[in-house]
Amino acid sequence: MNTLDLSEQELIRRESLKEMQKLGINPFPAHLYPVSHYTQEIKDGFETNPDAYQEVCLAGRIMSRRIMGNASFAEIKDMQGRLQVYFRRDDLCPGDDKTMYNTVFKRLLDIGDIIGVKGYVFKTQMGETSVYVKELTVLAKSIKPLPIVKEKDGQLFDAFTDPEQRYRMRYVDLIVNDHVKDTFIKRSKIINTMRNFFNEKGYLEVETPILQSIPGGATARPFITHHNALNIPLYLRIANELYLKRLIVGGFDGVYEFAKDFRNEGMDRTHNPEFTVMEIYVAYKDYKWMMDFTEEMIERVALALHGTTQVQLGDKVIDFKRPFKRVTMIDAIKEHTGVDITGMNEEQLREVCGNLNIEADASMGKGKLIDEIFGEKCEHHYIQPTFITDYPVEMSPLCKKHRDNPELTERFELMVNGKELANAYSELNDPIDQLERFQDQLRLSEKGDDEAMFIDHDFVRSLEYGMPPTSGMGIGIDRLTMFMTNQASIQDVLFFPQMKPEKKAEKDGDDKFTAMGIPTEWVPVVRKAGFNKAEELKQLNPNKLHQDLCGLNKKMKLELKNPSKEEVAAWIGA
RNA sequence: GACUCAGUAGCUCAGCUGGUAGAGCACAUCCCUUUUAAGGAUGGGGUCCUGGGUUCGAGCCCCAGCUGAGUCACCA
Repeated sequence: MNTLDLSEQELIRRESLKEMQKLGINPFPAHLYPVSHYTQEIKDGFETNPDAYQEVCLAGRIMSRRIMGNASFAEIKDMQGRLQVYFRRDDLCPGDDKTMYNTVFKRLLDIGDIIGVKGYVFKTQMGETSVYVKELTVLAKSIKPLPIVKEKDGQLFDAFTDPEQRYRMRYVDLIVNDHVKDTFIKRSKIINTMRNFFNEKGYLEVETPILQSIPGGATARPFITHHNALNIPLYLRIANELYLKRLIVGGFDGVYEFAKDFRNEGMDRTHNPEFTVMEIYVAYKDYKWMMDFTEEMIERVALALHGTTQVQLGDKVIDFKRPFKRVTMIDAIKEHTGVDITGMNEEQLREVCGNLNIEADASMGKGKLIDEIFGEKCEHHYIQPTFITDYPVEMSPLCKKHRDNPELTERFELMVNGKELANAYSELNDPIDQLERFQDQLRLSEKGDDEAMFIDHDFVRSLEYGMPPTSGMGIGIDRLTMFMTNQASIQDVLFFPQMKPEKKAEKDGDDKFTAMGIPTEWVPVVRKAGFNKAEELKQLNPNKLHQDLCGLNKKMKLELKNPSKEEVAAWIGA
């Protein structure tokens, strides 16, 4: 990194860092720091039991400083929150040497630096719980200035809100925007609540392959990669369903996995190319049992997070109180379109789509057509948690046929706020039926449906050995987190949402410049003058370049020896 | 992918009809012994996203591009 690329503030901080080292202070010490308290626990505990806080040691990042001569206040932020600390020159430096206060604290430390303090807790005249610092330790120097966000009575000043910067530099977002951390703590709590729920029932948490030679279990376009040693293509999984069911065949009665899945599709407010799904499979159960299980699980998550089943989501309140409403897909379509699609064939459905102004092309089979009608006309109506049940057989190739109607399957989706949240089946365990359904998918694929499923013969073979009747359920953890934390965008519940790569201006290497005769020490100056490619210099007026370079030399106080006009002219061949 | 809006100091944002680039915070120097989005004084800091065009003159107008946001479409 050349100094010409740095802002003034960055240069000053690098200078401070060097000065610290000259004073014998390691700005990045190796030793552990014996933290005894966190900020919030001091704030909470000091009121009732002040005596217990006569000796505390805490560490964190300096978030603000107020220096007044021989005394100063600073705010430091740790994992739990912020706390004010108070420095007084003659207490921090009891001897004659006041360097630690005058130089290190006042001049060389900055907002963003990480320090440790030892001292006792007291209350200021303004009534704020603070730490009276007796000893200060530099734990890590920060050489890039943070955005400064200030807050008073809940009102933010100069908030750091640019989504691009927040998502690309989540570490900065987390430092300066206190509420961001909260969303992710809740996300973790959601997952833990579910995990505890499953473990209490004796189900086993398992891990299955992410790299798969046949991406199965869902209809979606996969990412493809290549394994060198085997010289075969491999796909990143789009679902874990087929592997988890193999484990049910193997004799586990309950298995679940929190899994990253990958789908090579569009990105928007509710879709990220990699996302987290929890799938669970329980033997000897059906989808009706799974509905009860799912609502119990979700109600429990809501209670664990909020202490109530009512959760704010945008301008709506969602009530996750059991039981959730249950509507069959056919009834849903009847209700919202007035059309009864019972028993209709593909032609009739296409006509219905036409009448309802729903786009339908030739590649769409019966299942997709029904899915379109539902998605277009019904889905958005289901704001409160609702199970939509009994999907047509064509759109559920892994699901068991309905016990009362072979046109339908034993499937439900849980809709919340007009979006799919969970999906579940009585799992298809008839291997002959399963193979036929895969073959139907193959025909769809030949018709042009690029999302239709591949045939997984090994999975069919596993069913041939016999799988107990099983119900399975998958739930999108990112969406669940959005609903439970009132976030409108998936990017706000992922630490590092996928972004387009940051692109840098194309630059020639130093050698291209030195080859023209430009001395090494002048190359960064030429770049600073705005020339990233040696070629750009060729048609330049040498007088102007000469002036620019000498000007920069003076302005940036580089103290280089200026080249003559003739030398500059020679560089660029003028 | 379509449309709309935006990009100016480290951060948040002003910038008139096209005429010498501004504020607050942050930073630097100095003053101040319990302040609180602390205060006072002074000062430094800019590829006005990029590239073309119009013009005597462009942060501003026109064209193209890049990046982001919103709405819609596609996709689960």
